[in-house]
Amino acid sequence: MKPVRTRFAPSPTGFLHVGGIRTALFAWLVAKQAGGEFIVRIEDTDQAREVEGSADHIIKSLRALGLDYTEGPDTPGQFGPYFQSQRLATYQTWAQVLVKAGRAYADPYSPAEVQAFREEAQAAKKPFLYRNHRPENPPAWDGSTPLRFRSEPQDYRWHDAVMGDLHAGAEAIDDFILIKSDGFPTYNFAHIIDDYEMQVSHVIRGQEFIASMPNYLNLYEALEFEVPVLATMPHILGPDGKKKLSKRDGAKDVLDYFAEGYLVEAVVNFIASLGWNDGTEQEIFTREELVEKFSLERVQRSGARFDDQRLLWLNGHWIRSLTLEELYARSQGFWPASAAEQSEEYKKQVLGLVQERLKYFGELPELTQLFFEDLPVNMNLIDGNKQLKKFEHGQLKSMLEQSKSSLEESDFSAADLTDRLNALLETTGQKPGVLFSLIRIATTQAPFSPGLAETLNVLGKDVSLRRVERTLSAL
RNA sequence: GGUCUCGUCGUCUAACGGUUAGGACGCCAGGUUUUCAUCCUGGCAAUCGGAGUUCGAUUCUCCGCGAGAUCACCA
Repeated sequence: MKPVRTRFAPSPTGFLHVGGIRTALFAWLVAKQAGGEFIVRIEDTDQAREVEGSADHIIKSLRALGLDYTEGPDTPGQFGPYFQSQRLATYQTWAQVLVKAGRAYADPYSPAEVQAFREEAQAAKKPFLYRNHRPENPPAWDGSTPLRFRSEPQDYRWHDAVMGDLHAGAEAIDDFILIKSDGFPTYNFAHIIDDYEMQVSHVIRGQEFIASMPNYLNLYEALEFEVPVLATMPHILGPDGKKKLSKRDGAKDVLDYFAEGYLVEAVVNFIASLGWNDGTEQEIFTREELVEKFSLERVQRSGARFDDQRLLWLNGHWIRSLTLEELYARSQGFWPASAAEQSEEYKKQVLGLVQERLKYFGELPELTQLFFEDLPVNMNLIDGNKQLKKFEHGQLKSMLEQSKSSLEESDFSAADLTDRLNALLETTGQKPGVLFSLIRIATTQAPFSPGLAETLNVLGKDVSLRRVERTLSAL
């Protein structure tokens, strides 16, 4: 059996969004699962559309996702180079093979002439086929004109690992361009040559290529290449659920998700389960589980909508599953400015308290700033509180005074704080909803915060009492 | 328009031709000594329509309808 070699072959026209990533991830999973190899090839045959720096950006994204490859633009291998623009001689060689075999010919028409044929067909409400205008005696190909494939139209039936059995009639096949007049090959030609030369076993790509499959099948035959395993991924749809996700519709660069504090585990889990499941009710998958359980056959055939609520939930889940050490390591760069002077020890304590309510690291500043700076006293928190607004400020003040006296004698260990807070419920005769709200607001000045005893414990005696004092003088 | 593909809760999805059509996200309501969150419990919510095959159809067939992809010297 042929060794499994899958590839991800992006064209460097911009960043990688979730749609592109999914194709890359699935190709990577197929390779890993089979103990095969995953390679990356940059399809830069359209100089006009190329965006400076995007090949590097794509590579960076793949690395951030942990999709390692054994051969690629920055990882030389035996089948390089891995930029199509550096493989022109190879395409020329194969083009000559087709010319000699009578399966390729020079296109004698100007673009305007071809366009005229196209419009003529449209006016007659007939599909345009170049081959209906195929020249009888084309000139010898000297590279100054496009080189076209001489197709041999026929019906095809083929199998797609995702889409199942597919078929198309001969009318789907035409004489497409192999080499453009600028000397660069088209995608249609180049990818077939490269997949062959690079011994790619599985071609995993997006749905937009399915309509061209009959042409490719015809070309594989002309070249006498074995057809690799074909797998076509449905598109990921944008938020409106209609069109495929695109950069125009706000599809984000994957790297932006990492910059906002999403975990690679969550992004991988999310992308994989968008349109794929293992048939069980499992929702959370580690990378290792995906490698083990993934199968192209179980990939959904219809497009799936990108749901960022689900990504957020998944991310929260993965954050909660991290150890404090890991969490701290990943939190670098997301802390509020006021945390800069604080010790690692202190920040870890804070992190321990907010871990279960953190959905992504971008929220870290608002969730933790109360631990790093005294927030301004905000009476609205008290006056707007549904338990506290029933009381006069004077009553609240005396409650807080009593609390302060007790806290002043505390060693501020979590256990002692808990005991004292419980005792205060007795001495003040108040319900937790009243007393704890009051102390919580006084010491945090935040609309919400972690548990009271733990918060006071982390804040420490000086800070806690200082804040109580500030609130007392405002009451 | 031609060709091709798809169509289960709002969303992601499960269901050898036989289930009260299941799960998850979200939402709503309760519970866990304050808030937010976590966690737990409960609730709302779907087979695009019509024929046919069958004792029985989400599942198979056909016709509609809807959606998407593609018809480039782009990939």
